[in-house]
Amino acid sequence: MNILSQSEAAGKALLRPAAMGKMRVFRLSAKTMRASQFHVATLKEAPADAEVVSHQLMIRAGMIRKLAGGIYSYMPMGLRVIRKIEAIIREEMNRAGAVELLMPVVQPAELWQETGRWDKMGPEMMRVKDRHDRDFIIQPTSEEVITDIARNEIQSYRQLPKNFYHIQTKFRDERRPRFGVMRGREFTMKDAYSFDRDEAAAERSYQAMYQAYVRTFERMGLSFRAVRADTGNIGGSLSHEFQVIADTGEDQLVYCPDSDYAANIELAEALPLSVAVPAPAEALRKLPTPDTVRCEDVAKLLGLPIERTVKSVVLAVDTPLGAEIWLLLVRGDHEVNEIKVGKVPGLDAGFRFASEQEIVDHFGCVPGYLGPLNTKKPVKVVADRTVAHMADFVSGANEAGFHIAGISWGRDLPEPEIVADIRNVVAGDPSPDGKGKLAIQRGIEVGHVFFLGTKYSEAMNATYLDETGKPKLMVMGCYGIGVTRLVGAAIEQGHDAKGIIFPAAIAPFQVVIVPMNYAKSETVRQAAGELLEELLKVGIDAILDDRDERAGSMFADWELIGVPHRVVVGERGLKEGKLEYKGRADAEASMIDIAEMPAFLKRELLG
RNA sequence: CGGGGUGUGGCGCAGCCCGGUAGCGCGCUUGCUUUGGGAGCAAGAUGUCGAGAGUUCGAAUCCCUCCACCCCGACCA
Repeated sequence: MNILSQSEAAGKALLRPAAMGKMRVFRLSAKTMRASQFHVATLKEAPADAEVVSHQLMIRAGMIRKLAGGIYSYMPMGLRVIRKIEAIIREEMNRAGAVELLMPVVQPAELWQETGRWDKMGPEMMRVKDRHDRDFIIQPTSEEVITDIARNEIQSYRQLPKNFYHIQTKFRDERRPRFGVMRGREFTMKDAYSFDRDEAAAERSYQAMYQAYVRTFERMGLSFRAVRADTGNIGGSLSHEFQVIADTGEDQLVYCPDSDYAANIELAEALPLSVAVPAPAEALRKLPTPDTVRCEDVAKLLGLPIERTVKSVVLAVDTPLGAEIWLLLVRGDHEVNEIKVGKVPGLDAGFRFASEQEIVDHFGCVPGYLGPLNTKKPVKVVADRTVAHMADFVSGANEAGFHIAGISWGRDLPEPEIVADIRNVVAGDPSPDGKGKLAIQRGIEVGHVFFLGTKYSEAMNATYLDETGKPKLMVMGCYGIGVTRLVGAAIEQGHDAKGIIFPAAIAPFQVVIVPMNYAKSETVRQAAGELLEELLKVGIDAILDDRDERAGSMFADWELIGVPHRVVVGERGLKEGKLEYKGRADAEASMIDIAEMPAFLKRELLG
């Protein structure tokens, strides 16, 4: 038998049962909607290496199992959540006019060499060789491949705009994978890429994706915020992150309660806190501050507010002529923002923290007592805007165990060469749009939209012919959603002492039927079975717990898993024609007529 | 990549300092009882003690090398 006829025969065999009618298919699926057939694998204790709640709960609920650092198997319970998230994303992407395709996980090095990212990407990008010793990568993202597709497929302006997306496995060899699914090495991402004839059209594509993301996350029942973001390595000019609000988030979101300003702290501009520089009022004086290194402690020791101190951070820029040393000055209670520092002219080509040796060479003093006054060798000084507007401030004396107070610009040292915004904003700072004060909350980045421009189309010569027959570069955008990270984010946002509280839209099951005395009571068994069929029939995603476990352990399992609606079938209630209903977040259960239950649940799921 | 820590049954841990042939809880199996909030009793099964090399009559325990994992160190969906 040749291969063709073999697969033909197999195809027929597979087709036949389905062709026999819907009942068979229906029963088959109803069967897996029973807990004894499905895989319920809860754990009382979480593995010791699970740090954050979402990680602990996902493992305890049997949704993921670790295979290696940052690499997880998605177990049946977890996969259902992922599939539901993917379904919502697909619907909203399609609605927004994007077209799904699927690009390979393994990609040839040549494409990445074409854009220069083969060299630019660090060890985070996984590189592999095939048997012919040719270089490949495991995709961390797909700009190169999609641009290659676009330049081959799109010749005319008539084919634009176009937006391709796929939902695919990504691999990033994170320096430090952690938090389970929130920062894994292997993960699933939806990435979309738009191609337009010019900037104006590309901006419309960007807006369409932005709106699609808003709809997507709203449908998932998440509380989130879209914030302006830094464009980072991917490049481009316009960018927003979609952040799920959670105290455990890694990102800090800056927003203005009185306006619609919102930005990642990496980007949020810190306005000068005062316009005028106060006149010097104090005399310069050197004060002993033994073993007092942190600004907070110096202020306390000297009996001054911390706002009068200035913190020194020393950077080095490697040049062909050797390392150039820079001194950054921020107010004692402020933090240096490295993204902003990286935009300062002279530091924008890359910088690092200076070594202790370099510091001693230039300041004649060990870190802890550094300052702009009396440096051993000249250094380039960058003052934060706030610092530039200070007078009578305190900084290190460049002598171990001493600080200098009463320093004022112009009088004691020259005005700083460079004044720039190099600090993180803090709550209470004025909003950059002038409409109030800033507030800060934490978030988990689950989506990111970028306006790319022609960065990739230029590098890879992706052009189309316009109406006049002239070749023009396609203008691109790219748009990502972290599918697997969304599961973690949803759990960080929705959980209590008992376990996960999933929004119904992405819960592994919408309703769980928990029968009492399943094995012994024929009436319960029948009522529970009928209810399951009823619910499945009206399109409710329900599961029947037919494991005949003790009530307490079934309740505990489903509360841990986070199924939003629970129906208890017991002889007591059945005698009165009623079933017990309880929402996952409800304090009390209520009794509902049996006949009413499907309609009742439908309403609950819609509401 | 640097600093710190941990590897003992499916999960959580004790034992290691002071070498003497592996133990507890959960889970699992069987039986009886129990049955609306993670049951009780009884009987069981499950370990290359992360890997390799060494010291020793004898190594989970001491020495060396390696590996994996976790935490802390701000290039990301």
